[in-house]
Amino acid sequence: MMISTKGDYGVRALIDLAVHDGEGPVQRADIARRRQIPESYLDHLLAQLRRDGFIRSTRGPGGGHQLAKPAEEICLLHVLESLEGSLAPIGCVQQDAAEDEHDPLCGQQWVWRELYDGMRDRLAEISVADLTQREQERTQTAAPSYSI
Amino acid sequence: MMISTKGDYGVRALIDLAVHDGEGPVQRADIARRRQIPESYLDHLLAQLRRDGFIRSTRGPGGGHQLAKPAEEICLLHVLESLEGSLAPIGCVQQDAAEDEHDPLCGQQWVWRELYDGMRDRLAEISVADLTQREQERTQTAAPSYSI
DNA sequence: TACAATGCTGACCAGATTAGTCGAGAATTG
DNA sequence: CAATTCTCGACTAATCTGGTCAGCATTGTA
Repeated sequence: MMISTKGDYGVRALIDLAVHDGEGPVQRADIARRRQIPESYLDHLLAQLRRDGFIRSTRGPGGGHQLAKPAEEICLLHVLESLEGSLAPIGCVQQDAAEDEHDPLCGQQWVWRELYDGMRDRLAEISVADLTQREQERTQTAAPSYSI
Repeated sequence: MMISTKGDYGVRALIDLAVHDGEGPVQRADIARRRQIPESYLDHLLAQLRRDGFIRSTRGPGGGHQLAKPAEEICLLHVLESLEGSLAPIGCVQQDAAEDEHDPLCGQQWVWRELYDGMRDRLAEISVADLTQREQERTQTAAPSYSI
């Protein structure tokens, strides 16, 4: 399992912020309720997302969280790397691997690297805006159409 | 990290068996030494590979382990799934997921599934024979050429 | 038949990671 | 000042990883 609840919850939270973009700060409690995320756990994820510049937060009454840049410019790759750390399928292909992990004896590196690059490429192509759009399409088709 | 030492070691062991295929049973201790795997840990991995039909083992003096089928027919996908369990990037896309994990609320399933399918397809294309061949090419070019 | 070589199995263990919870505190609004 | 909201660090229980170890089973050979 490469993507833990951290990544999953974090992505959900960003989609929530994207959906309510332009409506002012969104509160932690609302995100948590709508996206089914434990509130106090969400705290930590939002903190990480803030540190990495995906969101801005304001305190006090009426405070909350907002996207720090357009949803189109936030790609899944960066979000997941922020929350999960490296997505490398195995230690020996991490950019920041220690010398001893980056061992030349690992003759299978080419496979793992190929796999890794494929994943990264795909994840880099998908933005939070894409996810949001997809979700809205889904809920629209799920809801009954008003025009018979 | 999706592939732990289990998968890595297991793949290495199978390559070792492929290299020495046709030379009779290969002993645990030899595999462990050549591939830098703790001997008693290798035990468990070999047991799993045996259970899933990748290797045959014989006891007693002169015993050891052999591939149970041609290296061309052993693909990385099956080996890794044997040793690591599901390679699903996230719980909600596992075949054998419990109903509550397979939740329809996980609106991002399409992304994870796309990622998962891409990985599986690629891993299914690569056989232990491919890895073995690649390794032998590598060691040949690494060794100095005798003809100047 | 005895014994040495080899594999087989299950119990056990330390350390890291995951998925949280909790409480004290800081900023902001009214 | 009081209420609201975010911020941060400490703590925890459960699970996974990466092993180790002891003892048993099987088999070839003298």
